[in-house]
Amino acid sequence: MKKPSEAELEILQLLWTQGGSTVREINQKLQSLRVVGYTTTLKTMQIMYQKGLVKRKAEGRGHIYYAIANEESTKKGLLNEFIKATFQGSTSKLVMQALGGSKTTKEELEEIKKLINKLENQ
Amino acid sequence: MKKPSEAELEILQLLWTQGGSTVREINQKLQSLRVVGYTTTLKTMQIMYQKGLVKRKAEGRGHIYYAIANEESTKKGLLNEFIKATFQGSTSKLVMQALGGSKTTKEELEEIKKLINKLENQ
DNA sequence: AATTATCTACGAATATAATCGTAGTTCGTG
DNA sequence: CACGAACTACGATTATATTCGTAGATAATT
Repeated sequence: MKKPSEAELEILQLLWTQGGSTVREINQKLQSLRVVGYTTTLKTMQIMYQKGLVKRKAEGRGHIYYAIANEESTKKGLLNEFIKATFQGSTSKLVMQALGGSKTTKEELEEIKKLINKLENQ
Repeated sequence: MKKPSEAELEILQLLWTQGGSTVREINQKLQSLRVVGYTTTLKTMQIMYQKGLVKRKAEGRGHIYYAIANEESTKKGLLNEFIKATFQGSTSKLVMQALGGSKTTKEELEEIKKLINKLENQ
């Protein structure tokens, strides 16, 4: 599975949370964040179709698009690449950097600690 | 400060750990990982110079190059961008994903837990 | 002094991403 | 049926990244 570009990832995020969507629906969601033409979004989604990042189903005049890869495995892949390129492959370096100097809430920290305890008792 | 590309980041990592280096030294380190021509490395470092990512000092025939931005702040910037694009800005989502399904050692987990405790008692 | 090695500078080629205009098709409405 | 709206397909443009060849200058070697 090919790695999505930034614009493609943005669209994938919408498809993951919204489910199957038309180009118009995706374009409207993007429009609420920034200026982007309809044909730009269309073209990007067509390229994603070529790459095998999305599938689509004919529906009336147009198509409904669906993400193919699931959210978790895609993000895991992106994260691993990022860790390799930026933190020499060290997950703990990444985590230390992410937690230090960030505005993580107490609740989130608790949740992470729970996860660590679970991992340690395995 | 402009964001470094992947190839540029690879060179920055070498400059951070090795300190001031010539193009030839950097190219040799890169050569040990993959095939890359001398002029490719030179051109990349010249572009980094134009972008203000590195400074250089004339030395004999050539130059010695130095990273300008420090390692921590550069990585912090890259990490924040990544979290924004991939985890909707949620640091804890990133950390949960990084820790779950990774081969982090017990020692690393302990270290992270210590950091969390420190953050919570602030 | 001539040759070889080591640098820099410059430009060109290639690839990928991102953006959008135009043309053509299909469908619903007056 | 004719018109306009909503789609798709296609191609062009622009920007950035990556790679490397060539030319020219300078230093070291024979």
